[in-house]
Amino acid sequence: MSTDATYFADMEAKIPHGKTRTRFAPSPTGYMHVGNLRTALYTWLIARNQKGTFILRIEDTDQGRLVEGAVDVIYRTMTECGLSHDEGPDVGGPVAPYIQSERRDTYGKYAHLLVEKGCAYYCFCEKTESQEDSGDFSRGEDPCRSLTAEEVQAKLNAGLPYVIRQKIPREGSTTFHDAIFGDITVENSELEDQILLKSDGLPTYNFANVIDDHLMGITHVVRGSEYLSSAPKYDLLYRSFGWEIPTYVHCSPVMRDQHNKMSKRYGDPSYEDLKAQGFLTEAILNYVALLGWSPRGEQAEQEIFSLQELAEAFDIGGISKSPAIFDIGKLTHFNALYLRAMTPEAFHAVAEPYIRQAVKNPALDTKEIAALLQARCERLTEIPEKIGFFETLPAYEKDLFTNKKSKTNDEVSKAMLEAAIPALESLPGWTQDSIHDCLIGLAEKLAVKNAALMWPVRIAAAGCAVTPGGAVEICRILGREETLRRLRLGLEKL
RNA sequence: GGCGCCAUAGUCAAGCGGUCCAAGACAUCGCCCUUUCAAGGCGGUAACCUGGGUUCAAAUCCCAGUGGCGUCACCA
Repeated sequence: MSTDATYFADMEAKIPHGKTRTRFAPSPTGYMHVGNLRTALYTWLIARNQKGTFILRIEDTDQGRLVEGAVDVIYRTMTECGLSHDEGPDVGGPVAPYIQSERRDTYGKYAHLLVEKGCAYYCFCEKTESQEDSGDFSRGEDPCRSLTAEEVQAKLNAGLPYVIRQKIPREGSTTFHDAIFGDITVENSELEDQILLKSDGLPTYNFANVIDDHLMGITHVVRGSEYLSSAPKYDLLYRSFGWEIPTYVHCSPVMRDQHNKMSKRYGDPSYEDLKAQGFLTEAILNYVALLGWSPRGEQAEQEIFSLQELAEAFDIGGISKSPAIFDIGKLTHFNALYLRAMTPEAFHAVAEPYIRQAVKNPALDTKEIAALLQARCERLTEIPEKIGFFETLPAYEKDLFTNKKSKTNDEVSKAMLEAAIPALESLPGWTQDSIHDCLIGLAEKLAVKNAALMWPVRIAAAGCAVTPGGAVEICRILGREETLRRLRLGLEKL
């Protein structure tokens, strides 16, 4: 026992004190869903806001659920999002290791310490169905709860498998405090003697979390509200050890609709899915931050926040209690805003691969196409379909030439194209201004509205009703030769 | 079902007893501008779950009902 006493003393001695310390503690199941991302973000934000330390811890105590490569997904997502951690499996730190499967001995020692303190007990029962159904089994009715030390020793000597259960007081109630929900009181009789150490010697999440959060000096425990009903048991555990209780921050879930949480099962997008759908990381983070949190005071109206601005503005008091439904439409709007706010160079850089998906002809300048796209694109993935016409003229019906607002029909369009073709043929230069002046001048000469001329030209040049940019831009980018070829083809239809 | 939590427009939400016949944003609808669609500008429709209290005064506090969510694993 004396060696254990020094062990515990050593562990306690390592715990950093004073600064805010938060941790994101995912289990490696291979999927960073939006709710997870938001929890990670809020956790990071609390640490950064208070100039504290952000820790990444991997919770892999369930041997059956490990997913190959899942940890990499977590690292990659965190890095891409700029949610840098100060301590973690890959960077180490004063309270290493940061992977729970590597801390196995620690949990065992603390579980046995709790047994010594009389706050936990060995349980040799094999759960039967009737016991499960009765519900009494683990609520103070477990026969193993009252085994004598001798009986326990005998069973241990016999090599019987066991778990260690928390011994919940039978009487009274437990009140814990949550930063979002306030004080919550639960009757102890409602709490079960939960398993702390499984028969494989590994801790349950509920136990490992408390041990690690304490040993790592975590000041703010941020997690999903599904843990709210377990929180009183955590409090009891902290008290049994005589440890200081951290600030709980239980966040309500991100929902796919009124009834269901976002989940992989229903095909709801993960962070990586959203990226693949053409959303920018910054827009995703900004939107997700506001899904369940809103700024206070003079920033109450602000919606666009950089990660840095979020870190400065974030406060726990602004986190909302009720679940929030994920609205891809609003995310799309945020994405459009971010896309437009980029410099033309930056936009071109992200858009180019999408442009090249549809436009392979090297004569077509991706910079010019990107410039047209920037103000009329909400998601990068919609780019190819918007600009396919630059590469090949789509097959189109001649009724596209009819537009009531522009006052065009077949006859008018025919006349317009007949006039435009020679004018463009003889145009000295081929620039935005020269084409513009040429066509506007022509409309004036023909005494028609600009639209009456522009509409047929654009339709013939693009072959589709909706285009990024107007007739002039399209002609310019296509080049004179291709433009004229297309206008003649259009004329043939009429 | 027990226990716990939550409840402002279709959605995200401000509101912490009077300044609320309730802000802002997305979506939606209409108008303007325009070389089409879009973008941009302007404007409209749309909410305090219900019922009781407390109070001079309630979206805001209390209680009940209803609804929703969570939880009741050797999963996290």
